[in-house]
Amino acid sequence: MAERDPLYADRLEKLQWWRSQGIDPFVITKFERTHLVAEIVAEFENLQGQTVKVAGRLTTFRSHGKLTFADLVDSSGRIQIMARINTIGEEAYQKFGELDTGDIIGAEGKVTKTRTEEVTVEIQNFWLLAKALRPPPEKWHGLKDVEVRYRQRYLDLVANPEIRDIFVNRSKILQAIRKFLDERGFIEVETPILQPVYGGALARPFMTHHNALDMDLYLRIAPELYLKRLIVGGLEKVYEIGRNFRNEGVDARHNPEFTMLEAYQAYADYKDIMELTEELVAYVAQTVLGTTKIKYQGHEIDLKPPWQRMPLMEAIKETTGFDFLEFREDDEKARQVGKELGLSVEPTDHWGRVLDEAMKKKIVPNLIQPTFLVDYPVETSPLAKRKPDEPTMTERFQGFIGGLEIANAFSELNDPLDQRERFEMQQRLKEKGDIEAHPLDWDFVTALEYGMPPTGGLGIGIDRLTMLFCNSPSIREVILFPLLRPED
RNA sequence: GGGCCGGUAGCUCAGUUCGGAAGAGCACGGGACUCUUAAUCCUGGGGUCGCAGGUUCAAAUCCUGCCCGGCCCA
Repeated sequence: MAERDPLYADRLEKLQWWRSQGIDPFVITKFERTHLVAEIVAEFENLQGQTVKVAGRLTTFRSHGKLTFADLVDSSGRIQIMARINTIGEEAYQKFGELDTGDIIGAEGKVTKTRTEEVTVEIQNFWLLAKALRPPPEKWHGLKDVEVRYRQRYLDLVANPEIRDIFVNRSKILQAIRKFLDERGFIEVETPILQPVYGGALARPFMTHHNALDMDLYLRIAPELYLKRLIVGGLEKVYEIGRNFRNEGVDARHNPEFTMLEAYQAYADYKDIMELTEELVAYVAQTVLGTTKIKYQGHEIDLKPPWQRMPLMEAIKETTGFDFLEFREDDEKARQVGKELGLSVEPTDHWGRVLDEAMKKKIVPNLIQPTFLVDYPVETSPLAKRKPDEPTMTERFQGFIGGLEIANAFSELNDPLDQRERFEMQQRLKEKGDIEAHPLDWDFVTALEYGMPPTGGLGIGIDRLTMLFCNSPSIREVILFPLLRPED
C-alpha cells in the first residue's frame, strides 16, 4: 500500500537524495538546543541579534525564490524561521528547499524581526534530524476524523495542538492530587494488578494466566482489598493511583481500563472522607485551572466546598415517587417498579440492582452541582460499615458533578464476621445470576481478623475528573489510546 | 443487543435526493518570485468511492449482508 502511495514514494526518493548528498537523516543522536521557541518569542528584547539553536517539526513553507520562510514547531509552540540564499549560500539554500513538511530539523541562526514585526530565526546552519516519509495532516483544517485521531493519536497531537492541553492538564491533575495527599501524610503505594481473587467493586474482571505457575489470574477491578490489608498492617494513610480493568461495554463514560485514585485513612469515617473529597477536588481545580468555577457541557459548576449532601433513599423517593424501603425483601416487586420507571430490568435483577439502576438513570444525570448522595443500603455495599443507628444502611457516599459519578467512599467494614456474611450474601446473589456480585475473599477476611482500625476509604475516577476539568463530553477524549476494535 | 448518522485523493469535504465520463481546497511534482505567514501566480500528477454480493445497458449513487467509527436507547 505504501509503495503505491505517490506521496510516500516521493519522500522515499528524497531520503535517497539526502543520502546521496552524504546526509543520513537518521544518524544524528543528539541536538543541543539553546532555547525553546516560545522562549525566543518571549525574550526577544534580550535575544535580538544573538545566535540561537532550536529544533522541531517543520509545518509550512512560504518560498520566494531566493528567500524561504518556514514554521518550526516544538513542545513550546511555533516560531518562524527564514532561510536566505545570501546568508547561507547557494548549496545550503538548495538543500533547505528539499525539506518537507513534517521533517524534524535543528537550526542555528540569528534572532531577528521581519518587516511585519514577527520574531524570526534567520538560519545560518540547519541539520536534518529526522525525515518524515509521510505528510502530516492538512495545516488548516487539521485532523478531524475521530477514528483516526484515536488510532493515530500522534497525528492528533501534531495536527490539533489543543489536544495536548488535555493531557498536560491530566498530568497536572495527578500532580496536584499527589501533592494534596502527600502534604496530609498519605504515602503512595503500589499493589498487585494481577490478582488471584479479584474484588473491591461490583464488576466483571478480565482473566489471564501465568504460565510458569500454571495459575489463572484476574486483572484487578479495584485495589481496595489490598489497600485495606495495608491499613491492617499499620500504614495509617495510604493511597494508590493506578489502572483498573473492568470487563464491560465501551461508551462515552466507560473505558475497560481506567485510572482510579483510592485513598484510605485510619481512624476516620465517611464524613471525614466527604470533607477530604470536596477539599481535594477544589484544591486540584484551584491548582490546575486557577479557579473552582468550571464550565462543563454548558453548565456553570462551582466546586467550592461544602457540597450538597442528600440521603440516597430520600432522593430516590423524591424523584421516582417510590419508597424502595417498603419492598426491600421483594425482588419481584422491585423489578416491577423498575419496569414502571422505564429501566432495563433483567429477570435476575434483585432489589439492590434495581435501586442502583434507578439512581443511575433517574437521579445522577440531574446532579450537576457537586452533590454527595449518602447512606446506601447494605445490599449494594458489601465492603461498607453499617450505620450504628440504622444497621441495614451503610456509611457510604458517592460524589457527583456534572452528571458524572466522580467519587465513591465509605466507612470501611472492619468486622470480619460481618464481612464474611456479606461475602456469603454476595455469593448467594452470584448463584442467583448476578454476574457482578462480589467474590469471596477469605484471605481478606483473615486480614480483618487481625484487626483493622476504623477507616475511611475513597475512590475517585481520574478520567472522569479530567473530563470535567477539560470539558470533555467523552472519556475517550481524555485517554491517550482508548480501546478500539482492530481496524481489520 | 436496537435505532439513527458517517466511511469518496495524504488531510478537510462536495457529489448519493432523482443511476449516465469521480470533483474542489489544502498537500504533492515542475516553473516564476528576497519579508511571507491559509504567501501569490502559471502548470501537472494523484482514487480499492469501507468490504462483499445483487439489480441494471450503466452503480460512489438503488438493494442485501458484513467491517469500522460516532450519537442515542436498552
